[in-house]
Amino acid sequence: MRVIVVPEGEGTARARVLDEPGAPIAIPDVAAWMAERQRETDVRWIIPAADELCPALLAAGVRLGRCHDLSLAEGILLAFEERPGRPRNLGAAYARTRGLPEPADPRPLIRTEQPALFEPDRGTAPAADPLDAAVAVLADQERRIANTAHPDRLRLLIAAESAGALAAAEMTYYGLPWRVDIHTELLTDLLGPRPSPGARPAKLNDLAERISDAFSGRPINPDHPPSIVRAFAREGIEIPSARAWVLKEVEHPAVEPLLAYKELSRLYVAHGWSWLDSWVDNGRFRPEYVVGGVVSGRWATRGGAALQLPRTLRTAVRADPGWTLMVADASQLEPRVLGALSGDRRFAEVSASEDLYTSLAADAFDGDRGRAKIAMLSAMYGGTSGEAGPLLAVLRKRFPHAVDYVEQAARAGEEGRVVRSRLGRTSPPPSDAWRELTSDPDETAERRGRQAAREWGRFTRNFVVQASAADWALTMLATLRRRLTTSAPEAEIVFFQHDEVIVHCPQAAADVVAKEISEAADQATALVFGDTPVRFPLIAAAVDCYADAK
DNA sequence: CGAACTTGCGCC
DNA sequence: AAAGGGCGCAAGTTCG
Repeated sequence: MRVIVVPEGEGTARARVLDEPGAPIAIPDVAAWMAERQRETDVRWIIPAADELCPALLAAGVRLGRCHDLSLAEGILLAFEERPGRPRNLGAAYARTRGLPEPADPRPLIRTEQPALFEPDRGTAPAADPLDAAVAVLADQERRIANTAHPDRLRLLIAAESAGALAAAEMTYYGLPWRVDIHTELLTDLLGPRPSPGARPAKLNDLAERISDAFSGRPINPDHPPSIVRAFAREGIEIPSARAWVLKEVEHPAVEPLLAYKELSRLYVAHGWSWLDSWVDNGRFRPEYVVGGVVSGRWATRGGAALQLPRTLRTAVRADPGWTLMVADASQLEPRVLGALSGDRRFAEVSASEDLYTSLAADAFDGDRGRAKIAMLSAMYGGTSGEAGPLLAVLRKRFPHAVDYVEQAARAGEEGRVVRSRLGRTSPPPSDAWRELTSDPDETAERRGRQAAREWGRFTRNFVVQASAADWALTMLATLRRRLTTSAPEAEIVFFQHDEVIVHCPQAAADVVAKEISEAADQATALVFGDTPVRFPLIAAAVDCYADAK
């Protein structure tokens, strides 16, 4: 049964059961009503935006089973149709780094707090009634999906994206178990006691002093890269920047304390005491996930840098007493995705192995795993430097279909065309500024134009792999979430990072959860790629501490 | 004075 | 050993 619900504020809403005539239902208490309704029957909820509705439902103890998120669906469809209104992240970042004008703001889709719901670009008059408008938007989306070459794939993508939004809200609600005492102890060990506001930790002060001493006692601000470059220049050492990997190549007494300073300062600034104050409460880290926040379908986060947790801090992530953390990581997801996308049979054979790079090396690189990996990454990222060229040639000779797949995607980007993931997630078209740049016949501009074309080609080359990997991971997450609600209802999905998921569950449920994780991976593979011979191992480790996984 | 930009580094 | 793709965040500096 499909039920469309439009919240109206203060916990009230109006709803309509689709395919059933009758007046709209006035709901005084959304959470109670939805909970009761889905206890009675398997409902697919049609809602304007899960991220706005779910927090209140969760606070009332209600988890939705399935939904169609109209806003997320609209974002996917607009991108598919090459119309404006998508998330703007990549386009904006690309433009910023190249001094190009940024794309226009995303248009409002369906915002319940706005009285006038409307469909951008559609020419239809805004419906006076939000519930009628939502019904019309849904019908319109279904029509647009049906008109595509693979409606089943887009339906799966939208279902997975919507389920992802439910899971994301739940992850924020549950939080990732976080031991403040362990984190604090780590900080004190590495940085010294917490400094008073405005002051720098003792260990950082010591290092700053050692850096200055190494430059003849002249004070250096280690947080200011240009002054570091100048200080080395005074010693007769020319470096292009003060980046860590550049410094590693330099022989000078200041290098060791500088590298140590960078590392510790990063910890202090990004994940120090103030991070703990802001983001951890009651032993839980609660980041806000932004589903659909990355054009490739990966998630982003708002605040807390949840997807960039340094490995050293994983030691602070501990299961509650009597509970366990099931940590599952899809190993080498992206090369496997390329294998499945391209249908390269020989590559599929290589993917049968648990360590894909080792078997790839055995097959084509004289057992040299390192070179096999570089070749693979160069194919997926468009690497050009150093060994990449010859290694890619080896890969191409042995796996022509796999390499051809990414090279066609690169060509599409260079020519300004969009590319799509397996399920239909679509890359943004290049900006008008890009088109101008790449079509400028002027001699001097031509070089820049070619460079811009190559850069966009690298983006689309990577997009087909990264976005299809996100298709798989999201489908796996959605599948896992559904499975756990029946087989291990106490289990909580508490973390999801591109190709990795963490479930926090009672120890007694660990075996069931492990089995569901592995089956969710198989099911996702079948849903997304059909009967591909490529294997996608997703193995869960039951640990007490996140740092002990892998 | 704040906004915008640059630099650098954490994760996948 | 570094470099190719995608992000978020914070510090320092410059711009308006």
